[in-house]
Amino acid sequence: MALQSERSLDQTDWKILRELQKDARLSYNELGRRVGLSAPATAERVRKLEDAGIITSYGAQVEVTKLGLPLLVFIQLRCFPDHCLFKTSSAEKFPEILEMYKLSGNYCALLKVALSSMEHLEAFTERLSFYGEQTTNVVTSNLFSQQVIDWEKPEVNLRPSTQQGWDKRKR
Amino acid sequence: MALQSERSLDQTDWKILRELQKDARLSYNELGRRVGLSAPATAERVRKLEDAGIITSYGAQVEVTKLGLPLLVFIQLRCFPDHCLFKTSSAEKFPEILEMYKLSGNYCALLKVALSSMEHLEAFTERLSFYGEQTTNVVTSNLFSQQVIDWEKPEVNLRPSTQQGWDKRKR
DNA sequence: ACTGAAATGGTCATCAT
DNA sequence: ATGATGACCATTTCAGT
Repeated sequence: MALQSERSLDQTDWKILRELQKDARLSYNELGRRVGLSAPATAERVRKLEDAGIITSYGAQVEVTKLGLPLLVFIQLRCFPDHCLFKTSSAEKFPEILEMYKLSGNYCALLKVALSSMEHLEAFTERLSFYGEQTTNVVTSNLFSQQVIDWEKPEVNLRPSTQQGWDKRKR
Repeated sequence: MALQSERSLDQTDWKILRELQKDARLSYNELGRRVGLSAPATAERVRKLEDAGIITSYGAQVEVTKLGLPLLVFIQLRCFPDHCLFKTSSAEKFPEILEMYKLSGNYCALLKVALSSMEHLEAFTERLSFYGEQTTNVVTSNLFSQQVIDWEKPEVNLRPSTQQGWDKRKR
């Protein structure tokens, strides 16, 4: 029933998305109060957003620094043709890798990696050297992360092909 | 309540962290069932993890592609000394920027940016050119993201030189 | 989408280890 | 210091409107 397939989101949907991105553990009661809906109606909206694949999951954000991983690095990887990290699907063997992207350009992959120490970094890059050439950059400060997606003109953004740019954001 | 319990995380804490990273909306009842604790005890553990700053927030994960932002790019920025993006604190004016890191190496910053179209990318890089020289790479596929922090051998990975216990503070 | 009732979950005081 | 239990209150869910 959520499949009014290409219905675009209304203001209430966007409010729900904003609130749930900021606090996924809100009760439907409180969430409904904030968006101006009753709890059952709110729950139904959220269920539709989940079914539509717009909300994919709810996750606790953890501070890796406090879990003994004070070092965050980005590694650009140019894979060797015969040992590509993707094709061997060995990424699972590296729990240090938080995110992995395939990129256009000179390097075939970008890795975001959390590490416990310089020794750990050394051991990790050594292990990774089997797969390709690396360029490593250490994060010296994290200016911000996981900004909430919350646009002012969703109806524009939902139809990228037919629009002029969109430069404004809510509030 | 213990102010000085400088203890590190036990297996139950790790189970809680794993479950909450996978589903932040679990009830304490269900979470407690999974980790083998009563609901109040589970709630107390979670509260301590929050107070210790280990769990920083709970967020709904949204699929930016379905919100009209099919283009994900990384931009390396070498700021002009006089117009550094950090010092002018103009990053707020760019809702397209999802994450921003200060990096060691040739480039002073790495931006992760979500965009609605090629035209949008063009307009964005044009606006950003005021701040510094850019190198842009488009993400062609996202191999994985936000891997759950859940080490097989926490006793190894959890001991950097400075293990941080929990500092508790009252709510 | 709202209301109201039944089921479930959260919180607190208390007790036990 | 931490966990369990039970009472009480809040929230979720489902019916009917």
